[in-house]
Amino acid sequence: MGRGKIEIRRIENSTNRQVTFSKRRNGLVKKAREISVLCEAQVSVLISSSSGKMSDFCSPNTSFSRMLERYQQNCGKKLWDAKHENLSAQIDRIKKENDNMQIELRHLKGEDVNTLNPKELIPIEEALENGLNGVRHKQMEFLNMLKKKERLLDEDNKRLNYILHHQQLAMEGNMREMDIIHRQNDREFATQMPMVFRVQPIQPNLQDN
Amino acid sequence: MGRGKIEIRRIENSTNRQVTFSKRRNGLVKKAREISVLCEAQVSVLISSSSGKMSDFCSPNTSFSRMLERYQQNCGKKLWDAKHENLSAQIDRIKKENDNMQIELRHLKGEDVNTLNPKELIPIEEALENGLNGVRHKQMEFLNMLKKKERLLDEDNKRLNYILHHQQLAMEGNMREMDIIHRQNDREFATQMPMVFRVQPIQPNLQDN
DNA sequence: AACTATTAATAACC
DNA sequence: TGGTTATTAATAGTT
Repeated sequence: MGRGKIEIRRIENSTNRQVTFSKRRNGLVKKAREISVLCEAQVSVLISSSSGKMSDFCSPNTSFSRMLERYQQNCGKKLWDAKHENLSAQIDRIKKENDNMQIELRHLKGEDVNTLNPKELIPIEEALENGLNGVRHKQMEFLNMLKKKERLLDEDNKRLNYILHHQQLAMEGNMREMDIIHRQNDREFATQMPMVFRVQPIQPNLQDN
Repeated sequence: MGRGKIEIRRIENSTNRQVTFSKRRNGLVKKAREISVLCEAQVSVLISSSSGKMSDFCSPNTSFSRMLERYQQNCGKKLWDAKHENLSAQIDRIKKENDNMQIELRHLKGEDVNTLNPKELIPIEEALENGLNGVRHKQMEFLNMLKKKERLLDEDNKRLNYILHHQQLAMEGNMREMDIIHRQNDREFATQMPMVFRVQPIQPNLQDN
């Protein structure tokens, strides 16, 4: 149908091919629309040119998704199921993993232990003992850390007390002299005095952790 | 194109509609094939009649899946993504569950315990103690069962020995008499004799478990 | 399912 | 791309 008959084979002339593509694409979509209206059919068409541009048609009363679903149900073929099944398989795998862990957890918690035989109990017991050892070891570490901290603080405390005591003694001596010599500088002296007592702890980097 | 012009609207006559559907369906597929060959286009067509029967066409050098993928990429539309996303969400949920269990398991096994603070260690310790109690309780049950079984077997053993002993005594008595009276029935007697020793255990239902 | 008069699609051209 | 037209292809109505 045209000025001449053509063979149905690749059109070599690129321009011609593109023109024909454009026209026939429109024709195809038109036909699709017509059959869907005339015959109450549901039609979906996807057309991709060799350059990658896409056109599509879908009957108004349906959608690509529904067409696909129908197609798969009717023809039993798999389309997007490749990815779909991949995901499903992944879910199954993870669920299985999940179940195994859940069983292990329950066993470790002493639940469902009646389903086990003596041989199966042994590794569980060992795991629990190991776990308990680990946890108690950690707790011991904490305890030791606290004790060490306490000891250091205690030492610091004694040191500070010692310094404080000596400073107070010195101060009392000074006070007596100063009181006699510079009784008129009372106020000034009082504001400078606190600096003398500034003492730093011996363990400045000791932190709560 | 036909004996008369027709409007593009639903064909009321059911038979006519079906015939037209059949003809135009073939036409549509033919056109699809033609454009795919002539223009190196990739085409997919799905046609579903009002009665639900499906036909399809897909260019030979591609597949529905690939066409769909292309379509989604090009047009940014979502098709089967509804289900896809649903599955993905499910995977995420299960993975999270999985991770939590894994962490719990590792903690119970005394691993990764350094990341915990003392307050977090306490419930874990308790769980481990409970678990160990449960497991050891079960082991104790097994042990008791074994002991009980042993005791019963022992009793049974004594009983059997007792019976055996008395039978042997009786037999020896008989033998002496029989030996004298029926010396010629030697062989026959010997074959019947084992029946006398058939004794049943007192605990027939005792099973290994 | 086959036929065919008629319309619709389109190849070549602009 | 879009329009024109000669020609082929599709198909509506019929058998």
